[in-house]
Amino acid sequence: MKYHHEKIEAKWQQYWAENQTFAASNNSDKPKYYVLDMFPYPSGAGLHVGHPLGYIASDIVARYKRHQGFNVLHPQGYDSFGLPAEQYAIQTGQHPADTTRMNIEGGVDKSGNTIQGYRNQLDRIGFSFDWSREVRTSNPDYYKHTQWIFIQLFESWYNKTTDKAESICTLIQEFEKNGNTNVNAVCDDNIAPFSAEDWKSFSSEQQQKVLLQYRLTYLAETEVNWCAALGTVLANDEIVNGVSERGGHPVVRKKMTQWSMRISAYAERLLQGLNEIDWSESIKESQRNWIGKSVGAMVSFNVNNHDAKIDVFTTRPDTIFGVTFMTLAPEHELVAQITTPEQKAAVEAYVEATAKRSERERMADVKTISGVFTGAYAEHPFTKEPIPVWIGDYVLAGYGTGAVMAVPCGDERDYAFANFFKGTHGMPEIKNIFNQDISEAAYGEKGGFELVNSDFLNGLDYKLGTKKIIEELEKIGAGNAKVNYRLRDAVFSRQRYWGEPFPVYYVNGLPQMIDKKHLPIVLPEVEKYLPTEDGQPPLGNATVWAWDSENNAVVSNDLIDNTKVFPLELNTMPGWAGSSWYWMRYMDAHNTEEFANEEALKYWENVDLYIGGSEHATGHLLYSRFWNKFLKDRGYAPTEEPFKKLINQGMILGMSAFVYRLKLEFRPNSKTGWSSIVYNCFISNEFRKKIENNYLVLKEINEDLFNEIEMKFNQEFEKDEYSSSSERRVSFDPIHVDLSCINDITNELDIEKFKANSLYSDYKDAVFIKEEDGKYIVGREVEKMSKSKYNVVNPDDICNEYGADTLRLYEMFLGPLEQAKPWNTAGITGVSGFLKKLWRLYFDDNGSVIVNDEPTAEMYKSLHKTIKKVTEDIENFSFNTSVSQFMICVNELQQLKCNHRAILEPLALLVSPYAPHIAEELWFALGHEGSIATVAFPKFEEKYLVESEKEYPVSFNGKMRFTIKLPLDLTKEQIQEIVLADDRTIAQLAGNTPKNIIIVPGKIINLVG
RNA sequence: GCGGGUAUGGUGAAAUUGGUAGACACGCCAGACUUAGGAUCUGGUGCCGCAAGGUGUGAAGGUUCGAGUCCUUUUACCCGCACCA
Repeated sequence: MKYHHEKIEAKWQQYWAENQTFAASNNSDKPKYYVLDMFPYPSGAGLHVGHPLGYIASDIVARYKRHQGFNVLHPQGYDSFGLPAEQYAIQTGQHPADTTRMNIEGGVDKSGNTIQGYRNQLDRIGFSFDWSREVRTSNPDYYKHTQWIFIQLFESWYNKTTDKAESICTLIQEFEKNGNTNVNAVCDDNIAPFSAEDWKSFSSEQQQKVLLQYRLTYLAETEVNWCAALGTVLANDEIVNGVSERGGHPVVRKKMTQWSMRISAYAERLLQGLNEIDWSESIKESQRNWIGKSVGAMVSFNVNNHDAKIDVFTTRPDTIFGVTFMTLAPEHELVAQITTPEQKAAVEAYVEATAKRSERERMADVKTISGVFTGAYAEHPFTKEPIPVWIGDYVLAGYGTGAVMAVPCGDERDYAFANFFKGTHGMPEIKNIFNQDISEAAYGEKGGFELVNSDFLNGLDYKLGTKKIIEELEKIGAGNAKVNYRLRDAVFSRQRYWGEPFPVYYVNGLPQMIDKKHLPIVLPEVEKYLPTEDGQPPLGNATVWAWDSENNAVVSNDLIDNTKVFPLELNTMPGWAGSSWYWMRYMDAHNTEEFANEEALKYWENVDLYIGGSEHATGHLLYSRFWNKFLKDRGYAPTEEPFKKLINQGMILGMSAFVYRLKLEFRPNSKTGWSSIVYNCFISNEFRKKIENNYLVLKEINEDLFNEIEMKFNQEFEKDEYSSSSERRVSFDPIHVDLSCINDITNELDIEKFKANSLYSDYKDAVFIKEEDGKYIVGREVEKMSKSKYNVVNPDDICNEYGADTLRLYEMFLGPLEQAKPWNTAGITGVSGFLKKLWRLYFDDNGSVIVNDEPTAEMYKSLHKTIKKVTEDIENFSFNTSVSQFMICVNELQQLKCNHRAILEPLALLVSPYAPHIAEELWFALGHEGSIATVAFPKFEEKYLVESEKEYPVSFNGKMRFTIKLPLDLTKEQIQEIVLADDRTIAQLAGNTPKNIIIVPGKIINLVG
């Protein structure tokens, strides 16, 4: 009986679906285990073999845990709001909801292309997902709760005293009692103080404005990253190297009124929480970097002749007597106010020039020092000496207060700035407050010095100096200790269509939340998905997008009267809104009242194992932790951290294939540049390598072509003046070839298929120079797997040809889960052959060959070695070595001609997490009813591995010379006696007596001479 | 610049945590069965060498009876952050 993966896999996939084999129960006596994958964005391109890698790993763990007796929650869903669907909608006019649904469920799109659909592709791989809990973030019954969470954030403030988020009601109570003077909140800067009486005298509108400064999500005019090409603002984590993460479009700073999330309130808890969770050091480090905690002090400097003061944050308050000048960011709000008339022109010119430069330009050129003296002087808080105030673009408006106290003797940048402007108006001599030489460079160390020229700090070091200066600053009211974070509040508005609408309408420009009982506020229909002509977001195109506050319904814009009917918010939420809480929705996915019921949340707690890509290090993973902590504070989330253990699967890279088009390059004399003619001729890879170095080789390979080329060259040279310095060479244009046109294993190009492919219609008449064996061989290179590189391998194709179990095993076999590795279909025959061998242990040509005889000790040993290894491997997420162990075991059992039930039954169970279909079929063939999924995993028993003998390696001076088999119960003395008497030992020693003999029983024997 | 990570055959990679380096595969070589092979099976395969033997885990030192593994220095590549005060 042969192994037919297609029948077996279809059969069991159907069985699992019909029997709801993997549906998790919210009521179970078993311990819970929650394994989660980062849910995918369902793109139209479909899955390639890189996508399922993490899903296979998590599925192995999920299936293993079921065998171990856990109640396993292993859900899957879709992060289905997002930019690509909207861009596609703009291009094709199709509703994003329609294309999104098709990308998930499959079908035929408007242009007649068949879309497989994520769900169909995933189903073929045999995942044990509980699909009954599927979520889609773009479904109103899901985003209803996203809107609800937004409202909760709006109705909360962060109390630093209790160190948690609280209902805004507690803040209002405090205002009513004591005003805001005692309030210790994370809030906007520079809130005007008010008393209880003041508060009560405020109008409702004034009160709302005040509260907005405290809410955890707030509407404020802030500097945002505006991406004109995408027509939207972007969060900091959506910008990479100064351009948009999606599309690489330029981004500029712009002031806009936007919703923001006060994530900065959670900076310290987000940082501390990292110590509690089992994540990779690199991701934790990324988050630590992103949060960017620095400990130091705030210091205030009064500005001479102005009623103004400059607040600076510094990590080195101990160097305060070394302040030589101050620098403000050009955008700093005080710049215009303090600049003297004489300096006005220069300052304005500089500010304007800086504003024109994009973020990217500023980042690209960090070496150029530039700045202007404002003419103003600040006053040193202790010496009262005047300190010149400069502006310079090395100071960033977005960090700290956008101002620095420049201490050139202790800071490289201040040092460079001071030296650059040395001797110019407003730049004094550098003050040195260290007992160190600073003639060549600043002394930036925090140790190894004593403070000098520093009044009461003299003689102190960094630590004592810092402590002392903070005390003194506090005494005179000029500063205090301060912890600063790089983490900024996150912009939460997007000028896009395909996202969650805000449950918000505006009365007199002030935002009002719609009551939760009227949720969801469903995304309105629009004619087109582009911004409106007057620059409003796409929702500005909606005609039915106003809130009737009396009837609590979305109504036509015509009815807006601003007394009962008000305009609704036109922005939508960013992509991370829906993904920042979805793991909790899976716990109770069908709840229509709450995002999840309390009992379900309490039962499942949080995610035990989370697997996904490291690209979400500072986006999704940070926002999710933030929302989780917030929901915990407000009594909704069960735990402080959402994901206990995190594993980042590595990227699977593609093996791009190339054909090489010949290009003739020449220049009549060395003064001109190279000219080239593309030649419609493709050279096979091996010849290409030879020819690239010296094209004369071509003469041996194909003389006709060579002559033709020489003629072409000569023709070209005849056109110009033929000089003695003329040069000629050939090069090659590598052209990506679609993998469907090649044999992935032999790398042979199917020339007919290539010519027939519409992608390559330009090359229909091309000449192909093949290898000596008559084959055209393509070149291969490792690149990121992507549609545009034509190197995508579709898991469906692998499933068709080799089966899902083979695909699963092979993806695991490729290497350690967390490592990036290239996909090479050629290697798959190894695991494919393994499954066939495994099958043949159970069946011969006529059917089952299972016997109930007692297996031999060797068979037991092979099995238990495997039980031990596989159990350890799964616990350590080392799946590649498990597959190797399976191969070793099956090879051994084949040698032993093992067909014993007592071995083969546990073996099927061992394989089951990895290759579930074949395991089910083998289990069935062994005569069992039902699924193997929850049958107890085999237990390792030491007794089967106990050995009586050991093949000892015998080394001389650490070099292994021979092995000797000895009983394990020998004493060191007995071993020494036997080894020294051995002929081979005598030969090695050649008459010498060893100085030392190291014997580690059960391990090694080493003779030292 | 700071931080994290990686480095082992022609290739993907193992190595019980200091104890026989290269398991398991791919590829390659030889053979068997075959009209055929991108099928199946057998044997071989780090490098140099006919062999004995030598040599070998990015490089250089060190600790140790013994180092891929521990320590010091260093190089290359990948990732994150970056005029962060």
